[in-house]
Amino acid sequence: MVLARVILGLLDLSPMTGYEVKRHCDTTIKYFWQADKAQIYRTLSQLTADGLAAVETAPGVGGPARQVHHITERGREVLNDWLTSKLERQPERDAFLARLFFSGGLPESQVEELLAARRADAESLLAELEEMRRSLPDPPDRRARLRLATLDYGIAQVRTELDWLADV
Amino acid sequence: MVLARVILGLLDLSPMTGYEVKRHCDTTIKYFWQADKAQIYRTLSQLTADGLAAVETAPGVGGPARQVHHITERGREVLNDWLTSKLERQPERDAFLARLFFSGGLPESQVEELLAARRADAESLLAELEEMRRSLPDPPDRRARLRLATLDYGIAQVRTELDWLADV
DNA sequence: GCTAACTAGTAGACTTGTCCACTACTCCAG
DNA sequence: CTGGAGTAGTGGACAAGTCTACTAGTTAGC
Repeated sequence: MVLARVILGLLDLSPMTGYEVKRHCDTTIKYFWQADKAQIYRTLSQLTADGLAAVETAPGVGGPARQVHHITERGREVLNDWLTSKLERQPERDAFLARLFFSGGLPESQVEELLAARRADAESLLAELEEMRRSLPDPPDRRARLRLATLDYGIAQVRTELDWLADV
Repeated sequence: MVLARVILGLLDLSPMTGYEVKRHCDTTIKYFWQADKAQIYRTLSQLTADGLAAVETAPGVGGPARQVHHITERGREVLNDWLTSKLERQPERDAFLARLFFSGGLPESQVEELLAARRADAESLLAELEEMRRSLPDPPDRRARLRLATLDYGIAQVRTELDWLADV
């Protein structure tokens, strides 16, 4: 599954605990990958069992002991395989579009409410993404450039959404 | 879950069999909702068990008997509740962005391959959506207008993606 | 001294979705 | 007259993800 690869990707950037993986899913990579805590820990032990990651228990600094996960050589191979393998578009699933599509029976005002709510959402998301963008280092290295690019993708999509909302 | 509402939405447009629901998921609503056949049939019987849909067995015209599902009054209520309830953005999960994000260790050429593959994908998707758009009735009624709008959303997003790809 | 917040991780039930194989009927082409 | 494509539906195993609740340590505020 993809979550396993995403976690490998994170571990490749730097060794970390499940807790830190979760934090990344809630912050840095939130705009393209979110995951449940329980699922993260389970995937992490799966990776360890498969020899793609290795654990080391470190004493906690101001807190409980930490199980730091490192990526292994095998893990790096698997990650690379994934990154270079053929990618097919995943099945689209957009609950907002679904609602809009089926809103034909609703009074005009309620459709507008739906759109207004979506606009508010999109605006706050845009603000968040732009804030994130500002916080990125200015003379970007290779990795940061890719990170910037994915972020720009998100920003562009939300902007398009706002334009579209204005049109409808 | 959302699939149940989507199916209710389809049944609200016209009564249909599980097979036809599946066909919609593969054609008309494919660009915002895809679903597995087995899941559709299971959801359909769940809807029936909950009294949101009712089944009527009709003789098959050139084929096996058809179990036509209708939406019930209760079903219509539930659908309306869903359409007007507060909507929160669902967790984003984009495997392509994930790959790109973690491609920092790859040689330049492979990143470009990834982008090229994505471009090809986006182009064929755009062609498909535009084809779909052309096939829509020209003097649109209310429902068709909404359908057009959701489709335009998809088209706009893919166009943005292509622009972004050209930029990167 | 108590409590809340943050860090760190575990356990189990449950839901949703996917995959695969199967039955069964009709029509059409070769 | 046989096989494939399209229609219509079922069953079971399994994978992936969610939700809730729990333990346990540290730090900081009241």
